[in-house]
Amino acid sequence: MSERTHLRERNSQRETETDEGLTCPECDGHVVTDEEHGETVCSDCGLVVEADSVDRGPEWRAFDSREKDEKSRVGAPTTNTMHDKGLSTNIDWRDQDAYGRSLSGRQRQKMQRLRKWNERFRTRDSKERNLKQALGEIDRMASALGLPDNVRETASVIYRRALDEDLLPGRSIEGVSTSCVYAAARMAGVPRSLDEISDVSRVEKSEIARTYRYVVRELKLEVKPADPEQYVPRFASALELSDEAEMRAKQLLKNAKEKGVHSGKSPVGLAAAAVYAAALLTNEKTTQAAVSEVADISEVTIRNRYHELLEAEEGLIA
DNA sequence: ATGGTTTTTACTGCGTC
DNA sequence: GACGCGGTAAAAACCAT
Repeated sequence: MSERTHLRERNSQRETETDEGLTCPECDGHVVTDEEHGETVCSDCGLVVEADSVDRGPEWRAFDSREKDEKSRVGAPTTNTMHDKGLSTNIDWRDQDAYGRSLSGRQRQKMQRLRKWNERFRTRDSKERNLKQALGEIDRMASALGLPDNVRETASVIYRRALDEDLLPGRSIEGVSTSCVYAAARMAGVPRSLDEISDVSRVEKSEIARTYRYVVRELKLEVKPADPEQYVPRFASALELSDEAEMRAKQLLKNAKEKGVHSGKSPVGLAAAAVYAAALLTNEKTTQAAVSEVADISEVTIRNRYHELLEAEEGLIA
């Protein structure tokens, strides 16, 4: 609950772009665009004037209106969520034919076999359906986070394994698929922070964390603690810093690692601090506020970390 | 549950443009 | 005066026990 408001507040910091000329139909207040969510929102009364101008899901296109009508979405993920539509076969348990006469022994045996197989197919179907929905979610989140295809692959594989090992009961599809994305991103060396993940997921951060731990443990996934360096390129490019600064930031982190300055500190914070420090060292224009924005880390933390980083560096020179 | 550690929030003061 | 930066205290979140 408090988490939610906290996120809201943080997001509202981004709502700075005023749309010229537009006024709110409700209260005539300023209308403002929230880039992050593609929403156009009134700054006074909070009315969402235009929601989701950007579709973060996979991009399906309808090339003409007929096509739009019959399949506004195409391809495996969504079509298959409609897989069975409740039309699966049911076989009555009574050993009777349609007229209520009882069956011969031979017939009865046949019906037993049919029931068994029908049941098997049906449970398989429900797993399939589950899987399809999850894969759709994984895809959606992955594209919202700008994750490459191989990450989606890994996430799907992890999910499949989770499903096979019956890890799902008691957990939401959403939660587990989110965790898979989180894990996959980390394993692929392009980690996203829990905050970023939970921004695109319908699930609470705490639940994602819990489910993630569970999945990792049960599946014995090898996922090392996130390396701060892996965040650097993303932050650097978001801030439009030079390659030189990026290199510098990585160096900073390397020393820090050798000096063991960083144990117990959040990797994202370290990365953000390194990026900021590097920008300073290469005389490039950035502010702590900007870094804290892209990294989703408070300015205070950046300050603390980057002092430590610079100290470690001094020690190295001396 | 608890205690220790880290991060965040909120606020203040300082220098500069 | 707004902005960027630095520091601090207290609250909150996190983690291991």
